Amino acid sequence: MRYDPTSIEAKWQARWEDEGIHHAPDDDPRPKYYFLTMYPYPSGDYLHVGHWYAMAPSDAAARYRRMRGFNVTLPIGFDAFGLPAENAAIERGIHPFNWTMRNIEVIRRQLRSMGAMWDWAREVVTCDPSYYKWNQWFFLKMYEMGLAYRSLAPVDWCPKDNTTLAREQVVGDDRVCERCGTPVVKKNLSQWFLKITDYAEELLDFSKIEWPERVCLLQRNWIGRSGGVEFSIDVAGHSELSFRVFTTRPDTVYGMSFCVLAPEHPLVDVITSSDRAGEVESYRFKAARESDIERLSTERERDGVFTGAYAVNPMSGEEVPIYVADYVLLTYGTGAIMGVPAHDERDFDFAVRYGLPIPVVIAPHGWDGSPLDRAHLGDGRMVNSGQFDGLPSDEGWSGIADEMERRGIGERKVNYRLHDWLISRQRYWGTPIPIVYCDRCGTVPVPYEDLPVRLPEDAEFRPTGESPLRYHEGFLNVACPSCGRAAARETDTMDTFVDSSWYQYRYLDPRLDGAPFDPASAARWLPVDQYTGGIEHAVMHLLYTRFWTKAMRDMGLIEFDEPMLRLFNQGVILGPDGNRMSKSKGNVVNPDEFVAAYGADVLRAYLMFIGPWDEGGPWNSRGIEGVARFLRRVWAVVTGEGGGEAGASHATSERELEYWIHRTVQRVTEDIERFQFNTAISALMEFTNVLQRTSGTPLRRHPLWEEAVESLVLLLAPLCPHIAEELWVEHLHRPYSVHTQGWPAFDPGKATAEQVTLVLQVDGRVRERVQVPSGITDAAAREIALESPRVRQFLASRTVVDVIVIPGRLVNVVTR
RNA sequence: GCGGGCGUAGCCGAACUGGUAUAGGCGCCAGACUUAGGAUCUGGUCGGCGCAAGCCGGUGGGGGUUCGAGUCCCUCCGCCCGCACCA
Repeated sequence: MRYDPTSIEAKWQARWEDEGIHHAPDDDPRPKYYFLTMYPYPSGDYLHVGHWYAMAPSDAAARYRRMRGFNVTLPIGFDAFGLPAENAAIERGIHPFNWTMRNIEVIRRQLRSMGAMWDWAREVVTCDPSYYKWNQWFFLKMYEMGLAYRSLAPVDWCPKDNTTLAREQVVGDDRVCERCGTPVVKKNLSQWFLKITDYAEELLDFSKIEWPERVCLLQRNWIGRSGGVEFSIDVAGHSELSFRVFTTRPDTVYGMSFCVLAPEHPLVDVITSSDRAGEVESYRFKAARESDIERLSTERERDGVFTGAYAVNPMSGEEVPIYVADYVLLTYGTGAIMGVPAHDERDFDFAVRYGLPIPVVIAPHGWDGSPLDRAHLGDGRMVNSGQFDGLPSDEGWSGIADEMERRGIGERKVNYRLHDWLISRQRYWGTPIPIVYCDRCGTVPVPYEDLPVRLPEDAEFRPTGESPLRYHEGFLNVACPSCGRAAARETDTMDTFVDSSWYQYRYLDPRLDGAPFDPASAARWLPVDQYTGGIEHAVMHLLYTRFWTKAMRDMGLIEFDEPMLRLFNQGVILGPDGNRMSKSKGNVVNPDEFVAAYGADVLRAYLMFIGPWDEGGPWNSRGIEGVARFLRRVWAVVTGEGGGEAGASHATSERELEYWIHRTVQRVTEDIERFQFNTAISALMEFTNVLQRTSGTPLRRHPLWEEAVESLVLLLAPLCPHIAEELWVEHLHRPYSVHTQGWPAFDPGKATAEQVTLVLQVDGRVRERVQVPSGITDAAAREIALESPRVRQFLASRTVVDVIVIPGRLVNVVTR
């Protein structure tokens, strides 16, 4: 009987599902293991091989854990809200719910065809009211805690479609609307924010999680902590006017030769002198437009305009001009800076351009007092700094900070690049924000008992892309929960990253009605032991879910601080042309055709075999044939059909067969532990080749042979679950199921070959290789080397000065 | 510009802490078997010289440390990915 993947895969998938062997019960006595892989976003109507590339090895790792004796859950669900569904509705007149559920149906079938151990009982679909109700619940909790607030903020706005755009709807380097190609502008709107900045400091602490250093670094940079001093600067001639600046270099304050306000800074209107008003106004207009067109060039000239006003240096009393320039951002620090050209490159360029003085206050090492030709960022001693002269700059730093604090003009402060999380989307297909606006009571949260605030089903999708919620009378008009009078609902919905911030909690019991999750089962299952997914989520999703967990902890719902203990980022599978797969490029590879041609096991193994999991690479369908051959060979070896000829690499003794068994168990175990599936499969290929070549020898009838094929099937089980089950049950006649068996153990002693190759070198060059017993002593190895005729030949007229012995591997005889 | 990663055969890749470079697979070449096969099996496959044993060279280029470097250090080249005026 030949290996026929199609029939055996369907058969076992049906049986596994009937018997529910992939559901991990809460009350199982084994230690728990929560394996989470990022849930798919059904933005298209099927999964491509890139999804399989992420999921199949995750499944293999989860199955391996289960064979190691853990009660493993591998849940799955759908990140079902988001723009593509809404666009489909606008373009094709299909309701987003129907469009999404239709895609999910197709994807569910694909996920089943993978033969993964999905714990379907835990499935979550985020666009279901039973899910998004809890987004609203969390929002209200955060509102009560002061973590959710409303504020005026600029959003991207398409002037042609007359609507706001989400970040992902703004495309291209020139920032145009993805629908109509019109350049996007900023517009100020009242928006809801979550106060992630409250957790900025804690989010910088990665000590409780084992995440890739790269991800931690990305998050660290994204949070962008910088410590400095914020202080007040008075406007000369206006005793009542002052502004605040932030600096990380208070030690350079005596070197200030100008100040800069951001173009949007509110003080600009107040201080600009009448003769400068025209120029300042046109600069601000230009800046407003330019800041919205992405600033492409790094070589961009740093320009600005003088306001006509002067600032007083609080330390030296000196008066310096105040400029407006767009290299200062309103959104960072205080929106105003002190300009210290001698010690800041940007300020240096600006000063050179406008002929401003460049006073040196930190003397570079070996400085001769002449003007600097570029900003000096070093740590010399302070000069021209009044009482601080002569101090090393780090002492000057704290000295000046102390002095400012003592005089009450400034204080030490930490700034973050991280902004609060803007969750408002002017969209239909998302979670409605549970807020009501009442003329009399103001902003009123929807009472918990009225949740969920449901999306109306009879929404009318306009070709302009405006949210149907804004025009839906039935949704919009509501009685104020507080006073009962006519009031209006918030029509914004939540960012879909809200959904994915806590989905791993909802997986515990997606049907639970009274709470987002049961604290007892959370205590049992969480945090997630292993998370897998793409690096593209390093600073959005992975930061938000950490924030959410910390907020939940502060709500008293859980007692841990981090959502996922370990993280692995797999690489990206590109199209055959080397580009990212996309429908518009026509390079999307559908796994279904390969499942039909070769079976899921072959596709799974091939995806794991092509290279290191974290590297990805272009899809290439040529090599899949080799993996198909491998599984056919496994089939032949285990079923006893088609024995090979005795060749060069076959086990010739019991001891050798035993060695191959233990060595392979060791290699596969260690490789799967490290997610090195490609080498695990290589090891299984080698083992299979050895067994095939041994099958024509008398060892075929030795009891060890049974152990060998049994080990092969067990080691293969996590990677290729169907063929392993078929061989285990139908050909080895072992009890169902191979997937509930224990993982084979190896004996390190037996995993060592009886004979090893000892390399003999003279002066680092290989001269001879000899077979020696593996436990050979260093003294014996040394003796073998020195007595080897080949070695002696090369030692002829030389003096041996040293002999280096690497136990059981190498002897290097050093001469000269 | 700053930060991070990578560069090994015709191709994908292996080589844990410096110790046989190129395992495994694809492709290619030769052979066996076969009525046929989406086949299967065996052998070969880094380059140069040599009938051969073997010698020499070789992990993007150059230099260094070391008995010994794909691996460590310096430098240059090339590719990829983040951040991009964050005061």
